[in-house]
Amino acid sequence: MTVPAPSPDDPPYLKGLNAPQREAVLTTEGPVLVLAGAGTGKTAALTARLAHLVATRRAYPSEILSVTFTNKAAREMRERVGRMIGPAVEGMPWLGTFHSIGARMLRRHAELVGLQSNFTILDTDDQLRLMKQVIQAASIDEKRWTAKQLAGLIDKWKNKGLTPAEIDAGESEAFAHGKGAEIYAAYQDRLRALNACDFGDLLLHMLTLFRSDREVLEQYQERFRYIMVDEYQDTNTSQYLWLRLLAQKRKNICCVGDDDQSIYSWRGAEVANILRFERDFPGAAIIRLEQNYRSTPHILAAASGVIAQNGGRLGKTLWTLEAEGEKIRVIGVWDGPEEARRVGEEIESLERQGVRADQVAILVRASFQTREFEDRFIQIGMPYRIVGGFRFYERAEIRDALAYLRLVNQPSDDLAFERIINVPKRGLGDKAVEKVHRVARAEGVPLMLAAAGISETDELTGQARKSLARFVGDIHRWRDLATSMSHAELARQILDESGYTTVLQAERSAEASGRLENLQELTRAMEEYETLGAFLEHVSLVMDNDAQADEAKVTIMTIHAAKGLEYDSVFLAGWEDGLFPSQRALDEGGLASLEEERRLAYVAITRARRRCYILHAANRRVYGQWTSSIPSRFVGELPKETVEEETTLSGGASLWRANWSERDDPFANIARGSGRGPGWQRAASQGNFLREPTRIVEARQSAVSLGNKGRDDISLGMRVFHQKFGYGQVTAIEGNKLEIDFEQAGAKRVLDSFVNPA
DNA sequence: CGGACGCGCTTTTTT
DNA sequence: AGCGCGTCCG
Repeated sequence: MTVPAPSPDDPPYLKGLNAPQREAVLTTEGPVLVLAGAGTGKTAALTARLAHLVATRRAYPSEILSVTFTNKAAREMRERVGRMIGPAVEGMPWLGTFHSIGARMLRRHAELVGLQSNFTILDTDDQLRLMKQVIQAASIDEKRWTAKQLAGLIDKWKNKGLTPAEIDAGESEAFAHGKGAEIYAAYQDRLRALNACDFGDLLLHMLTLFRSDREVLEQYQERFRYIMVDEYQDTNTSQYLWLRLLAQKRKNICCVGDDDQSIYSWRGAEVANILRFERDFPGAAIIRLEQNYRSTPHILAAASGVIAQNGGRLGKTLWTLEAEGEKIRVIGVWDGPEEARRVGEEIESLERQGVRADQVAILVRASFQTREFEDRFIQIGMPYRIVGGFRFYERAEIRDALAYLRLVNQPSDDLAFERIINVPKRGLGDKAVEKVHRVARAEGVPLMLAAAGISETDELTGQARKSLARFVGDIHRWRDLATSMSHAELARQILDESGYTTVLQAERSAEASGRLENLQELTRAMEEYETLGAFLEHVSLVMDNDAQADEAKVTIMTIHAAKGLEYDSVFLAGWEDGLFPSQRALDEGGLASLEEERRLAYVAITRARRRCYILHAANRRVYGQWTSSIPSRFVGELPKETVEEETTLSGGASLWRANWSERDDPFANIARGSGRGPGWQRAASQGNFLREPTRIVEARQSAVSLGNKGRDDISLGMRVFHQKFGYGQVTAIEGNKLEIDFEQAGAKRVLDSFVNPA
C-alpha cells in the first residue's frame, strides 16, 4: 500500500512521523498489523491514527473502538488524542481497557445473561471467598483442592473463552477428580445469584452474548467502523475471539504489538494471536516500526543479540541514528548485598555526572529482590521508590471501607456483608455469622435482610444480638443519610461511627497511621465522583496506584512493571541462572518458558536510553538459604562488542579481592550476617587458602572497628531523630551502627550519621 | 471470641 | 528467613 509523501500541508498530527509511522496512520481501511519494536514511537503512531480517523471524518469518535490493557495506557492515549483533536475526545466512550469496555457493554445487556445492569464487579478477594464457599458446598476436601487452585483454573478457562458447558472431561479432570466443570458451573450460579461478575466475566459474558444473539453482535459490528488494539501480543484467547467477532463485518482492525515483548503468557496471553494475524485477517497490511528513538546502538545491539536466540519470531531489526554511546557494563559481584552496594555507588557516581535520580531505574526479575536495595538505600540515605507491590485498592483497610460503602449502596451485597460483619471486631464470630447464613439460605433472602430479622428474635443472645441489631441499624441509618449528604462525607461518617477509625487510632503503630492516611486518601478520591455507584465502578475497574511522582527518586521495580517505561540509566540486577531465567522457567515449561524469560531480558535492556548495567552475584540468599550461582545464560548471549565486563571474583585472585573488599567495607559483614552457607563455603574452599572460622570472627570485629568511630554525642537510651523513621530510642550501639526502637517504624539498625539527638 | 503457636510456601500482575 | 494461614487453647 502506498501512502502520500510528506508535504507541507500535512495536518499537525502527521508532523514528525517517519515513513512507516505515516503508513500506519494512513492505512485506515482493512486489517493492519503494526509490529512496533521497543521505543519506536508506537503510541505516537497509534494516537495520530485515531486523530486522523476523526479529522478526516471517516468516523465519529463514538464509532471507534480502541482497547488497551491498562488504565494507564488508556489514560495516556486519551490525553494525547485530546491534544490532537480537542474536546471531541470526550465523545470517545469506547476508548478504554478490555475490561472497562466489556463492563460498559455488559451493563447495557445484563438481563440477556441473567444479571441486572447494576451488577457488582468482584475483586480477587471476593472471588476467592466465593470459591471457598462453592468448594465447601460441594463437600470437597478443601486441603486437597484449594480455592486458589480453583481460581487459577477458572481464570484460565475464562481466558480461553470457555463457559462451564464447554469444559471437556479432560479439562474438568484438573479439579477434584473431574468435578471441575461442575464446580465452575456452581460458581457461575452463585455469581448470578449475587448479581455479580468477576473480571473474566466482563468479557466472557459479552462473548457468549455475541455468539448467541446476532442482533446484539451486529449492533456493535455496525457501530465500530474502526477498531484499534494496543499491545496485541498480550491478548488472551477470549479477547481475541471478542475482537474477531467485532471486526468480522467491517474488517477495519488495526493491531499494534511486538511479539518480542510478550511477557504475560502466564496470565493467559497468547503470542500466537499476533503470530497468526495474517491468517486470521487475509490481506492484512503488515507495517514494521523499526527506527528506535530511545536507545544507543550498543543497547540496541545487546537487546537484539539476546532476542535473536529466540525462534518463531516475526522478526524486526531495530536501528537508530543515535551515536554509539557507552557499552553495556556487566558487573560480577560476590553476593546480593555487594550488588546493592555497587549499584548504590554507581548511582552516586551518575548523580555526580548530572544524571537525576528519577532517570535511574533498577529492574529485577522477582519482587523479593527489591529488599536488598531498600536496605542499602536506607542505609546510605538514597531516596527511592518501589513500584508495584500492593495496589491501593487492594489494601485491607480500603477493601473494608469499600465493603461498607457497597453494603450501603446495595444491601443485598452478601460478599460485602461477610467482609465487614465483624470488622472492626464487634463480637459477631463464626457462630453468629453462621446463623445469619442459615436463615438467609432458608428464606432465600440476602444476608442483610436475614440479619435484620434475627436481630429482632431471640436466636442470638446478649452481646451478639445487641451488636447485630446495632450493625443492621447503622447500615440503615447510613443508607438514609446517603440521600442527604455527599458520599465522601458519608464515608467519613461511616468510618467514624463503625469504630473503624477508632481502632486504628488506638493502635498507634506506623502501619495504623499509614492506613488512616490511606482511608483519608480514599474519601478524598470519592469527591471526584458524582455518585457512590460511579465511584464504586471506578474502584472495581480502575486500580490506579500512581498517585505521586514527587521528588527525584531512584525507581526500583520488576521488569514486568517496567514494560512501556524508559530511563536514562538502567540497572538490571540478579542476572543469574535460577533467578533470571527463573528456576521455575528452567524446570517447567520447557523452551517456551525460557523464550519468554528471554523476551523479558529484551524488555529489560530496551528500557535504557543511554546506560545499561547488568549485574550478577556469585552468592545469594534465596528463601533464607545461601545459594551460589553462575551468571545468567543471557549474559553470554550479549554480543561481546557491546559489553564491558568487570568482575570481582573469577578464580583465586579475585576471590582474594572479594575478601579484601569485604574488609574495606565496614558493612559487608553486618549486612551479610554470619554468612557462612553453602555458597560461602564452596567459594572459600575453592580458593588457595582455607578460611578458618576464626578469620571470620576477626573480620566481624574489624568490620566494626574499621568503620568510623561511633559518635560521642549519642548514647544508650537517648531519644534521637531519623529522617526516614522519625523519633526513637537507642537500644544498642555497635561502633557507628545503632539499634533504635522507633516510635513509628519499630526496631531498626541504622548508621549513626543519619540520626540526631532529639 | 480472641490470642498464641506452628506449618508451609515462596516469579512475574491487570483488570 | 519471613509471612500468612490454620489450628488449638484459654
